[in-house]
Amino acid sequence: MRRNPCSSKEGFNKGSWSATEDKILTDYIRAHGEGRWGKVPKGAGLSRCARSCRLRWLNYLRPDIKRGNISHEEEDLIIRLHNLLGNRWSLIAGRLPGRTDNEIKNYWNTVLKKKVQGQSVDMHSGEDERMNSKSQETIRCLKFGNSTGRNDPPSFPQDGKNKFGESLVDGDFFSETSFLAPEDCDLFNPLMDSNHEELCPRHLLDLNFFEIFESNLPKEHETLWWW
DNA sequence: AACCACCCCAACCGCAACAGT
DNA sequence: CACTGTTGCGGTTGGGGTGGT
Repeated sequence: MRRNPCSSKEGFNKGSWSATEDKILTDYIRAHGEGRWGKVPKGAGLSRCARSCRLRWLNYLRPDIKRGNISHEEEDLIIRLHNLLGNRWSLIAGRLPGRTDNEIKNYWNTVLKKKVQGQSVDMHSGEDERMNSKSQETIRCLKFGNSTGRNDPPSFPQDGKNKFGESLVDGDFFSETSFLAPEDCDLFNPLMDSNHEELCPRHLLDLNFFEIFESNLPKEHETLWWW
């Protein structure tokens, strides 16, 4: 069914938000709370559609938004989570407090994708002398399996497909070439002993994957997984 | 200084799932 | 159950900034 996109509605402003609009929206949400976006434009007196208001709040005005450059630790986590989850930006953002899915998506598309592609070229040409950071190790693992010497590292498909768009069925869950950084491969070992029923891709793609994952983490790995 | 090409990122769009009636 | 409205997500776009010539 067709929705009502902002573009089809007459009388709504489009484009960049002014400082005045920001203040109106911020004041309204502080007074009334988040949610019920459909009532926000009228309630706040904004000539913006509900979705535009929601997006502006979530991606820019929210008080817990973290400003400034993405740190090396965050970048590394993004790469590793992307290897695990694919383009599930909201899930990735959920593991990076203060960062939005839009911000991470932009960062990936403008910075990290090039890095990953660049590393891929390096590896195929045999020039991997620069492969010494954790992120670079992630890529090595992504392309060629883990570097820890184990033969059958666990792997985690995204949307039923692996990194290269190949479909996976549940039964192939642990047989695919690893997407994981070497340290991630180690981290996921506890899951190999978990109830397999809990680890089907459908569940992994839900947030409770992380609950399962974290609950199986050895203590010494907790700080590694977090930042 | 003027022009151009490129890059970044805020915002928009289409789609699907969910909720309410 | 069908229909309609709402919300959330991921892909894409385009305006503004920046660097190079």
